[in-house]
Amino acid sequence: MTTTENPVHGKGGQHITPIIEDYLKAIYTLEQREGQVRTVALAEVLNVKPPTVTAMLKTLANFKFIEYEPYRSVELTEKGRLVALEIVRHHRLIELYLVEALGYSWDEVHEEAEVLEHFISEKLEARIASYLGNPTRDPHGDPIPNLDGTLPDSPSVSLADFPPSARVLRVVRIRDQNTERLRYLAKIGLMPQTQIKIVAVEPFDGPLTIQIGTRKTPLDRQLANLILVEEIES
Amino acid sequence: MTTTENPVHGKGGQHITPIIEDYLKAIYTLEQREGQVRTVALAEVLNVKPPTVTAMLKTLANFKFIEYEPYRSVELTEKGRLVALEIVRHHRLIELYLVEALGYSWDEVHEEAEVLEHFISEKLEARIASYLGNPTRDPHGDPIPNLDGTLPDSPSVSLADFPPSARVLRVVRIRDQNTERLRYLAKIGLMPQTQIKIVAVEPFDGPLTIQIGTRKTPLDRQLANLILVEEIES
DNA sequence: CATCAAAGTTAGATTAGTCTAAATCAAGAC
DNA sequence: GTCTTGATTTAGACTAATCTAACTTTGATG
Repeated sequence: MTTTENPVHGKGGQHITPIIEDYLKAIYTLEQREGQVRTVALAEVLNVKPPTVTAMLKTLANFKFIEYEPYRSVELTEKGRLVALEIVRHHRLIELYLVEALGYSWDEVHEEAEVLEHFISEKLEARIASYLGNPTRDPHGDPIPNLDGTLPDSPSVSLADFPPSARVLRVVRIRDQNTERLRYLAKIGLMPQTQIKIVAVEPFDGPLTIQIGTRKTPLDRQLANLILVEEIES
Repeated sequence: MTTTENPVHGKGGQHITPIIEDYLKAIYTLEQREGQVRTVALAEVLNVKPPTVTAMLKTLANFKFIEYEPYRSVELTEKGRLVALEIVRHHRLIELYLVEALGYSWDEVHEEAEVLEHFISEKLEARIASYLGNPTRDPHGDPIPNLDGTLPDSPSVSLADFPPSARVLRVVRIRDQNTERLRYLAKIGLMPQTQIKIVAVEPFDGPLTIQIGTRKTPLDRQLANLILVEEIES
């Protein structure tokens, strides 16, 4: 065996595993949510210990999926971002498909998609997207990345940031994957596309009161933060 | 670290991996097809070297999935058979689902199912089965194992074993996963449920001539061997 | 600007699954 | 009955992903 490097893959990385995909997705998500990617944060998200993350960061850097300066920073390269977005696309397409074609409720889809996202072929991805009419949103209102790695634009004003007014708001997205909370929201009728009004806002970051249809409901401020809305054009 | 064994899993086996599932499925298939399971045969089917098989056989024996006598024999236990059949069930349900719900053709489904069979949840399996009306056959006519590990009965007379006669035969199953040959069979219109007659049989294991609808086609004897038929009751 | 706690990395070990090379066994041929 | 050949197993090494324990770096605090 000579020491000649494989010209295609370069040293280190042989092929992309589901675990590598998980790391890239987690890095992508943290970049979006926190603006930075820290080792402990990654370790928590991925349910591993920090040294495991460090080891994998080196692998990812060898693949040229990230730029990595030890003790300093982690940043996805274009190449890494594309892989992450492909997995996110799979995830969200699968979630929507399970709801539309197989009668899943929106609180059931996350776990299933979390696994299958790594294993559907390009062909199955295409058939699912086509069956769904090339959608841009999953059941939680999360944008589905396009094939080329671009994202459909996505309003991002939190319900918690609106002052009460007579204006009607449309729920566009719910940034939560927790089964219990999603079930609760479905029960009170608060889902993407639902139209609501803000009736009152308690001071000192207290709960909101919102109106869904004709019914008024109090809504925890933390939860309101995860609900993205837009004003309805008239 | 004490040497106390885990009372649940026993020594050796921690949890069932997709690779373990592949070995069990391969052992099951060889038991059916050849009556015995040989190390080299397993190695060929699974695309690994014989020593790798030997190593895994020990693991499977620790799990109590097989009875294993070195140099002698390999046999699935009831426990191992149930796991194998569950994976076969997944495989065949997925194949049928891809055809029925997503417009796959029967020569495209095998590869996709080969991967996904390891990753669908019980819930998804149930939804798919229910969507399909709890079917007993996949697109190739292969029987879909029941949840309890029993198999729907399945006629097993090969087309090659019938003498020519005026009798009408129904194709029930095609024991082949090869894309090219399946495409060919679909092109000449020979699929499960197709009704045919045997017009002639060349001697010395020569080709058959069969009639599909009004058209007569020659059919290679090897291929005829893989096609299972039953006589139509009148 | 020296200190120190938290964050991050290094070192070294473990497990699952794989390999090659070498040894051993089984079963038919003589 | 012995031999030989092909099948099988053993021995030992490798890779990916993980861990714990120990060390290093960073950056905020006084």
